[in-house]
Amino acid sequence: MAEIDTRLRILDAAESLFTQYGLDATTLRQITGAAEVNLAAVNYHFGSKEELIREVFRRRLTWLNQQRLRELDRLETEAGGRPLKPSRILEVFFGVALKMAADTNGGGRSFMRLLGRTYRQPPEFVRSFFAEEYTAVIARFKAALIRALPGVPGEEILWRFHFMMGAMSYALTGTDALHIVAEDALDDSDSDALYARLMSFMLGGLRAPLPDLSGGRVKRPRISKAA
Amino acid sequence: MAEIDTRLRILDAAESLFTQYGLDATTLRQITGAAEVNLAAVNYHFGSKEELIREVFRRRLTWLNQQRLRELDRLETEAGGRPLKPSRILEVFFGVALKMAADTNGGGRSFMRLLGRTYRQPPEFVRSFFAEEYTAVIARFKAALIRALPGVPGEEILWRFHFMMGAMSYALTGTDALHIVAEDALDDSDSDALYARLMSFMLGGLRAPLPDLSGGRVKRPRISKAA
DNA sequence: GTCTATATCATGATAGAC
DNA sequence: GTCTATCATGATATAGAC
Repeated sequence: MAEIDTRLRILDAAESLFTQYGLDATTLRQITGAAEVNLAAVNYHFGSKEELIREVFRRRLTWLNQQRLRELDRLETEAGGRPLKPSRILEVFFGVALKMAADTNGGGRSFMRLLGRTYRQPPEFVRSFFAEEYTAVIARFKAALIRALPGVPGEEILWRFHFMMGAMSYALTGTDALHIVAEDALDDSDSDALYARLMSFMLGGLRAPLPDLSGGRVKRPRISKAA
Repeated sequence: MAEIDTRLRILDAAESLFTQYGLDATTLRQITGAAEVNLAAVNYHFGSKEELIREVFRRRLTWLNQQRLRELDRLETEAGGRPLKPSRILEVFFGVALKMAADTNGGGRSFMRLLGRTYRQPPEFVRSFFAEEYTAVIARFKAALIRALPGVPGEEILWRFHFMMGAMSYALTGTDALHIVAEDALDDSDSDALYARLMSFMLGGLRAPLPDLSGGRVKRPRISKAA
């Protein structure tokens, strides 16, 4: 039954199970069981569970971020030296992710759920790996946004980028949270509509008036002390 | 050493450890060790680890949502029958959370981190409990927002609420993700500034032009097939 | 490369003395 | 209510035959 694609079978099964049950809760027995592969094969091919996990992320994340850079390159080349529109920049960064998430067959949807879940709180042994994968990309998109929005300080752009990541994360992979908010009132299966909704929300946030950061009193609701 | 506050010591230690290591990864031995309490005390006072977890959430979450409803009641009473401003509504819902998150001493900060982390993907045995805690609150705030934004359909409001939860989640408890985006360029310790930034971003998103959901082609980047 | 069998360890839970 | 001691379970990892 097993050939050299054992390695691939393990990666696919692991990706799917990690998405369903989480990194910790998924056992090597589950993985090898689903992959119809022997338990010992994981340690033979990957050395350890941790290295398997890193490899699950590596094979897709590297590709994802390469696409982002490639698309941004193309846009900037087309534009000559002129700044891009903010909407185009967001469309590249988040559109690539949404597109992967819309791929129900190839496992892209599953992977994006896993990524969204892990990106936020990577276990120690993936954190540095994530940082390597992302820093170049973030830097490029930050620079493009700064040029696109001359009125907005770089610091503010990074914050808004962070908030947008949160919004995207909930949009793409927050199905459980969505059901708490919306019971069954919302349908997250139409990825085109979701993309449109998310884009207009993000653009609105990205171009919002700058916050008043004057040291003075910030408007906040007064909360009574009652227990 | 031990009295009847054993129960409290366990809850506090559990909250803190769950925040640091996650629900699964935290063991009862860690908890009872930190609480300086006997291992068997957890099962005596709570019956099981799962029940302990629910209790950790219950004691703070109930209070949090009660505050939200109370503040909203107050605003609506003050306004007579007139619709509230969207900004005031957001200030209540998110302001209460931010305020709790800013409480470094009483453990509020730790709890909000835990909540943000768990809300998104609750284990089965907390999901229904979360739903109970949230449905009434969401319904009230949704209604208020619908009245405040007559041009925006209820469905769109729920989506934007969902996106806002994502943004807040990253703002309040996404420190790890923030460092991936920003290396060390951003400081998330100034909670007043963070609140102001988050509010203007959210308001911009909430009031953004409605997305074009016409069945036609939605603008999306073309991704090349290259592997 | 693949398999069986097993070593080693840590977990949640509990029985029963105090 | 609190403690010690222990059980049953399931985990990762690996040794060694094929």
